[in-house]
Amino acid sequence: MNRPSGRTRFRLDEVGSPNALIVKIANVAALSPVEIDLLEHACDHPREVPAHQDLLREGDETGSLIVILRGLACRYKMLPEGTRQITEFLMPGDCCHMHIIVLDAMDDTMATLTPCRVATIPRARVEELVATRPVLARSLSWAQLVNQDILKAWMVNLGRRNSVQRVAHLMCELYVRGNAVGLVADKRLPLDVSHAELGDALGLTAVHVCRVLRKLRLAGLMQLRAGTLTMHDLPALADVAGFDGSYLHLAAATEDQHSV
Amino acid sequence: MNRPSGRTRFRLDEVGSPNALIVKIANVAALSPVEIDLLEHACDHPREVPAHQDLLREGDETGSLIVILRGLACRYKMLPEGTRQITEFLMPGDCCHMHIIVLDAMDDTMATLTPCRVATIPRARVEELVATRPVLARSLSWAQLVNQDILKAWMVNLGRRNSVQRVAHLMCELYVRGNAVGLVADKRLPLDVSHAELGDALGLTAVHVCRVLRKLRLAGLMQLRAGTLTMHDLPALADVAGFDGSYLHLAAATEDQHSV
DNA sequence: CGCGTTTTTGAAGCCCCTCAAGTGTAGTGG
DNA sequence: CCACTACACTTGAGGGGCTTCAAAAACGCG
Repeated sequence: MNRPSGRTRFRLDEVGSPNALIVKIANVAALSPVEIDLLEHACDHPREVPAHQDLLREGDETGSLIVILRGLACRYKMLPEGTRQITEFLMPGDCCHMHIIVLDAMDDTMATLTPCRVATIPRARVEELVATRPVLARSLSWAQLVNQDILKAWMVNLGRRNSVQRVAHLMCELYVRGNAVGLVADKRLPLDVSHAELGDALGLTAVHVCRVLRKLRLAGLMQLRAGTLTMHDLPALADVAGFDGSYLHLAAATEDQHSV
Repeated sequence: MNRPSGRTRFRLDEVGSPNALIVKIANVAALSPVEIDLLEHACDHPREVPAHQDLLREGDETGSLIVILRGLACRYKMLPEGTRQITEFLMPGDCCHMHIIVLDAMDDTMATLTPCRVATIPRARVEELVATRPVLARSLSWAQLVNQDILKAWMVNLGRRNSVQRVAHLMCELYVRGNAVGLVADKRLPLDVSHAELGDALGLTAVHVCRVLRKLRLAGLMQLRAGTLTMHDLPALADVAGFDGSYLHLAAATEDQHSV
């Protein structure tokens, strides 16, 4: 009811320039050609970043807005004991939130997991866009709140589900999110993430993640191998996980794409 | 560096009308008398709500902004199995976030834990305030992002800390937050919350929470009894928990108050 | 005082962790 | 092309932390 309406439903492969940020925003808001152009140019001069590289460190003074255009990134916090907790996975179109604009210091670290194409939008430019383009301001705010709902879903996962449900839930989420930005083809999602990284996101050890993945594989629900997630039976997996994707606030239109 | 500067540092008992929302915002932004007056009147006609009552349910269409003026509230999500996860504790001055304005449906349920005084600000009024008063817009945005950092701290708690550290960390957080809104006196914070509720927040059972609390009590660090938390040794407890309160983004000024 | 709820304590069990060794698999240099 | 290395994945055995089940004690409230 409240979502900026009149979505254009771009796909990554349908837009002239495949800018994931535009795809994501266009899926929920009606962007004018002018606004698309503005975003396009704001993401000019992207850079390629190798895997496992910090993009923004905890405690850094906040500055520009960082957008993932290709690849997989994350946010994490380290503990004194040396363990870490991944708090967020970032896919193409996702960006570090508006901490950048409002708060004075980063609370966690942002890093690549795979090689990434990354755009940096200077703070002044973001503030200008937000001030002059209400649709963009609202869209960024929207993205921010969706993110918050994802955090809460992860909390439920960590606090109240066992290991099998946890892994299943995360796989469902990543698959649906990937699908929404056009990354899924033939029930396969590129997902080059190690067991240790999954463990750090799920509050489990790499060893146990491995055992759980085997269980899910043997059950014929899904398979994670060689950097790709193959989703054999999404409904069944969602059932195992207790997954209800409404917290992702995706247009319904994006959900029926997964049927090949 | 980025925080709206020139804070006035109100305390609950120093302001003519003890409005926790104003206290909280005034601690981080320079409010003009006009803006204080606007907030004051926006919170007109608060209502008293009994304990354990839902204020806003998951799936509800979003509407007005709800502010806690007195008492303790929370947000939680239920799972199909009947278990629940508390994702947030709300103290005086805290409010349900801007979901209200931007998203179309609530993602979780907001409920009282103790009897509360609650103000409701109509959506139109919030939008008006945000549009005409940049300081207020920025302050709400700020509150929102601080909230997000708290969520992440909880995720770390759930994912990577054992039961003792978890309980200790939550107690540290609540104590420091309570102190920041002037709820702490003589090292004591009113905290009328059951073991079951703590368990639902920490991903533990009530039984185990009880055991952990005993440990912390016998260690002489803190005591939770009869609805009040007595903090005997905050530095030691913070050390046990690995607690670093910077994620709360409180003015440093609020932190030295606890040394009564 | 009596009742319902919460807290407390005990005993047994399971889930996930830890430690450890073995098996790929990709990249490097001979 | 094949060692060699580094790293991630896999599988097994044993242990510990938290849960579950159960019942008694304490508390709060009419």
